[in-house]
Amino acid sequence: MTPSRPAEPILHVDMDAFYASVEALRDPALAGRPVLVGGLGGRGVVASASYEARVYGIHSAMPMARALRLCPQAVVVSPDFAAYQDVSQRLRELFLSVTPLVEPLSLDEAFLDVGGSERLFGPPEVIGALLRDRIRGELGLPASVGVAPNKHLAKLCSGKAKPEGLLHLRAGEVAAFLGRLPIRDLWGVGEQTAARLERFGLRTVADVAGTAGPTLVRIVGHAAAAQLASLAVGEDRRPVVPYEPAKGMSTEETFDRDVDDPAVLRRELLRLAETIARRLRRGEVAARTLTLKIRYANFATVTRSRTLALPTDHATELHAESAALLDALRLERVRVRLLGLGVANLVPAGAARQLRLLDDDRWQQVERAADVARNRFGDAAVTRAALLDDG
DNA sequence: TCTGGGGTCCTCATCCTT
DNA sequence: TCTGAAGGATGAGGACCC
Repeated sequence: MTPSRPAEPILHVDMDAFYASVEALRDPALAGRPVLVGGLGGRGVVASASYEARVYGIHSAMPMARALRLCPQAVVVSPDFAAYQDVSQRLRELFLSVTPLVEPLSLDEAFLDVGGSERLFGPPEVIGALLRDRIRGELGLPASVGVAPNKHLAKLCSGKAKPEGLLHLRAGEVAAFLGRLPIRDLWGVGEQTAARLERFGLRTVADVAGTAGPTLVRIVGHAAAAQLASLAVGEDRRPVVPYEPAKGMSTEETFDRDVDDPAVLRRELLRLAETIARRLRRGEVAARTLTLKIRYANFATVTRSRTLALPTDHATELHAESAALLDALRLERVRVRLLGLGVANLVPAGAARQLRLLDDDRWQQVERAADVARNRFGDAAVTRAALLDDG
């Protein structure tokens, strides 16, 4: 006999003001105060704001300078991603103690399918409350939980439950719950899409649900229309997928001041290539496609990409290829605000090495030796001469 | 107001092959 | 040999998410 599945087996667990909460845990003097985690430089933005800071209208992605004008007494803390990663790992272990079906969405939130955990831990809403209490008890942090028939609804519920609440949406309550929500609550509807929908008089989820398919396609295109139509009536067939290999990786840097010196740009590109190459090797993958990203002083952004004949995880090669893309732009002292480098089309490193058997490059050996030294003595142990400060 | 960093996915155009 | 259609790969840009 097949055991029956509960009608609302999906949990979405979302930490409240995650980075700010972790910082308050590390420094109890911050507890109860407006805390902003984010870049301290002139161009930084807020990555996380405590609830005490949100009272002033501050939200994440807001320029730090503006946030401080709204709340001058706020404490600004520089983000420490290693610490957040550490907490995230412990959070994950906690999730895995109730179900193997855990799909992390980011450091601070995850979907859990607890459809098979009922006999051990009780119904989903009981498991949700148990997790929230254990996160508070064992990690000292606040979390909110959504319990619903599918992922999209569970995520909406955790959002409505904040801070530190739990919302259980029963299958029979979906239509009434969704109908009143603004379109911005639908997954995939950001500022642009919302504006487009509003031009056609669509303001609520119920409006979208009542719109004919062909009309939606005309407004937002095929893929988005199909997704919107399903989500608006509470349908979401996506399963909880425990592990998905990364499809790409990237790193970018916004300069404190715009840069117009080609030599500086090339040197920064080498630094980015080093970072990406090390992450590729750590992940035991190699990349075939690389993308150079430039943001000019006026915020206009261009990308240029190139697909290589053979996948690589070598900084020297990534740098040479991306520098060629940079040269092809003929910037001629144009002021650059941001430089980025990304890779995609990832393949397992073993397969990449087989493809490159005849390609015995000494730099490969040098970079691997550098990895060994960095792993043993720290990141600062090995640096290219070209990246050392001149002064 | 003045916009970070790391990702994913979609659309559209172009080129190449069949 | 030429032509056109179809489809895949690639490149660029944009929207969205946390």
